[in-house]
Order: sequence, then C-alpha cells, then structure tokens
Amino acid sequence: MKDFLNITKALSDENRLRMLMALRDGELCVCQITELTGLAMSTVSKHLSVLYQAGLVNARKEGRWMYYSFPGKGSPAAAREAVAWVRRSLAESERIAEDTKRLKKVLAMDVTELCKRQCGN
Amino acid sequence: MKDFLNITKALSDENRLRMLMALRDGELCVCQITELTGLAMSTVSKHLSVLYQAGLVNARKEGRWMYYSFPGKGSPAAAREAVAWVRRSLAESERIAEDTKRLKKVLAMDVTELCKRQCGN
DNA sequence: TGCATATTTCGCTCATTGGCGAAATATGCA
DNA sequence: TGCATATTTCGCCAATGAGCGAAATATGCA
Repeated sequence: MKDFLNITKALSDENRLRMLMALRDGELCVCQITELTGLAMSTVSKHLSVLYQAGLVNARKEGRWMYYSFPGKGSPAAAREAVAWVRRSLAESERIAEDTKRLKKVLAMDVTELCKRQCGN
Repeated sequence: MKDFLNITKALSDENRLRMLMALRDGELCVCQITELTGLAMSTVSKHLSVLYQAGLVNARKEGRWMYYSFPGKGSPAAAREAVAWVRRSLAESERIAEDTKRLKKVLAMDVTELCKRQCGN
C-alpha cells in the first residue's frame, strides 16, 4: 500500500508528469529539465527526487551531471507498469505536445552552455 | 492532462484507495463505507465526491441512500483502466486485507440500524 | 590546492487538502 | 404537513506540499 501510494502521489502533480513524459526519448540532465519546465532548479531537483523515491525514474551520475531516465528492467514492476500507463494516458495531451516541441529546442542547445546560464542566475 | 490529473490526485490518498477497494464486491452506501473506514461521514462524503468527479466511481440514489460502485461500461475508459490498475496493485495489500475482513462484519449488520446509529452521533 | 559549476538541501512562504462538527438539503413515512 | 434520517455542504483548523532563493555539497579542471 505504501509503495503504491508513493507512486500515485508522485503522479499527482502536473509538473512531475511533464518531467516524466519528457524522458520518453531518452535520459536528460537536471539543467535540461529545468530549461524545459521553466521552474527553479531547486524545485526541479525536489520533483525528480520524489519521482526517484517512487521508483518512477532511474538516476545516473556522470561527473557533475545527473541524468534521469525511465526505470529499467532492474526496477520494480509496479513502477514500470505505472510509467507505461502514464505514457499511454498522456500520449495525446496538448500540454505534453507543447513540451515535446520545446524539448526539441532544448536538445539543440549546448548542455554546458545551458547549465552555466542557469547556475549563474 | 487535466482529466488524468484528476484521476491521479483522486488516487493519491490512502483512505480514498481503501474506499475504492471496498467496492470490489459490489456497491455500498455511505453509511457502510463510514463504518468501514472509521472516518466522519462528512469526510467520507467528500472523498467519494472526489472519486466521483474523477470518474472512478458510479453513484446511484435510491430513496435516502446513495450507493457507490465501480464505474460501468458507460464510464470513460481511462477511469475504468485506472480502477483495474488499482485493483491489481493493491490485491496483496495487508491494509486492504484488514478492510476486507472488517467489511464482512459491516455487511452482516442491518443497514438501517447502522445509519441510524451514525447519524445520531 | 583552489576555483568554477551542477546538483541537492535548507528555510521560508503561500496554497491546497484532509479532517471534523454543525448546518443545510433531500427523501420517505406517519 | 411535519418529523425522522441519509447525505451533502459549509466553516474552520492543522498538516502537507509546491515554489523560490540562499547555502551546502559534490565533482572536474587549472
């Protein structure tokens, strides 16, 4: 019950759903997600932590960058099932479509440049 | 997105999950759910309203009684899918098992008697 | 080592939500 | 009609959670 509640609570916030969906086409670092969502980096970090605690995302550290991605085969089945459900349910969402468009632009930017700009402000 | 968020928000509360699971074997009236959960009736009513707004339960009025049940074929597929997911995910839950046991006792009581007692207090 | 920088943690505020009891709103029955 | 009663709505309080900026914590690089 507790595990399941962790999942449903993690999924009960619009920005977290946006972040989850943004990972559809592969891992992203915190800077990229911050740029995509328009939130403060500390806020993004906390949201990602909530998703991680629920098992809904994988985290991989590479140097100074943290990369988040969909849960792999090692993750609990419940979490993977939940992610699949979210993906199916939001496939047609207007809001997600906007994000996908915006994500393309973000991916076209230089990551180092992106981070430098955000940490400066 | 908004519809989906309504569903995930409705599922992000333990007592609402308990109520939903209690409907597994058929419809229940508010009094019965109140007795099962041990919450105030006004609280139960609000929770059921949240579930209803999300499409996760059906409501049927018969005289003075309101009966809540799982969504039928007329309900949106997303909601029915969500309910199915919850049922699968919580099938093994300890907490739900306790409720199931308690529910049997509640079902054995006389409904009219049950309601009278609760409304009195 | 010391500096730049990517991320997280902390401290705070504001909005939302769960909980209750009391009042209001149906609905059936004498 | 008037009373009993099942449910919902309202008003309130306490707890939780989202958001931010500042400070703390890695980590790479000169």
